[in-house]
Amino acid sequence: MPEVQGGENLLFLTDEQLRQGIEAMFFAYRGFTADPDRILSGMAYGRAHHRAVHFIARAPGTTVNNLLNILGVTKQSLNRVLRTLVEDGLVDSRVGKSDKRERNLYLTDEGLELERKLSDAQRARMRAAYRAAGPEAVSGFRQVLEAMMDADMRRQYYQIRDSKS
Amino acid sequence: MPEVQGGENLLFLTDEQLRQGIEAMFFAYRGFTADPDRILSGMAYGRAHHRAVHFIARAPGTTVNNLLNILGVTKQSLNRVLRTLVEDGLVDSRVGKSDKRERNLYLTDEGLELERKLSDAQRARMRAAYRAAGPEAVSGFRQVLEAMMDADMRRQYYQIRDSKS
DNA sequence: TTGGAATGTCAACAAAGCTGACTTATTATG
DNA sequence: CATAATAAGTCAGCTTTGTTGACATTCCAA
Repeated sequence: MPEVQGGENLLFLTDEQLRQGIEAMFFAYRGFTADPDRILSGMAYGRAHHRAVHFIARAPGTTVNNLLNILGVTKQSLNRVLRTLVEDGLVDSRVGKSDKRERNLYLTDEGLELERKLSDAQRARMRAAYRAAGPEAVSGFRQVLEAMMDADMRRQYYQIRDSKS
Repeated sequence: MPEVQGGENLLFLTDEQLRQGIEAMFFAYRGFTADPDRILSGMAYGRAHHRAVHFIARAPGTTVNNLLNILGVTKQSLNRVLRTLVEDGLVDSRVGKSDKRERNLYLTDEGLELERKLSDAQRARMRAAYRAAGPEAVSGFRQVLEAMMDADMRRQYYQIRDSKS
């Protein structure tokens, strides 16, 4: 029954449906960042620090260039964030072993502690949302998100994802 | 079989699964905003202008206070954006009819044109993602997003959503 | 050994958020 | 009616996080 299917798709993708998806994405992202933002607002850090700490925790020993590609910001912008994190003893920047131009980034114990605090909060919200929506919904959620990424971001995402578990 | 179900849920909500969801959300949001950002970078506007224009288009005649609640920023921050939009003739700010303290906001023809350009781009990406993932996935996507919102944001979202269609 | 890549740094700037204090209308209330 | 509260706007100043552009350093590789 290809005509019924076609009809469904047309009905399904009304501008109004798409608009609701757009607004859901907007409001949900606010919730998504709310808990880490609250934690960081007390300290001298912001969302940019969270992102850096997250991806260093995710791939210990990653290079600055690697991080730049993942975060999609300029090196000057990242450098400012990294500098404060290194100065404050949350991140350890070690000269590369094979290529000494590179810097390999690691979290210190203190950095790991902050990372845990932030990701605990963020995971708790994610867990609650997943529980409320159920397994099938989560599968759909992930499918749509992946389809929404730019191609090169999707590649990065798969790479990080598949390097673990 | 409640034990199998319980086992599935435990397996399902591993930290690794949650982490992938978090990263998917991060990368997808970049894609989500990429097209409007590109369009706006040419003009003297940014993401804040996009948001204002979007919600004025969504609820023509909305008040400044209303917009403040939806966007979750300070009036000073919104005012700066609104002022430029009014000066540039994209937004019309009319004194309230019943309550003259209020200002009712409307898009001008020029404002509608920009809004259409931005939302066309954003909807095109959304449509492509929805098509790629399929109807069931979209349903799950929406469910998880709604569960991820803060309670008061969810209320706002439902209110806007249900005022249309 | 020289060119280019990776990294870092300085300076200047912009967008977009924030706080706090204040004004001006207008409405609501005691 | 007088006063309090509300909606909106404004000024000043600050923070975070992004941007360009210019330049230095280090070091790998052809």
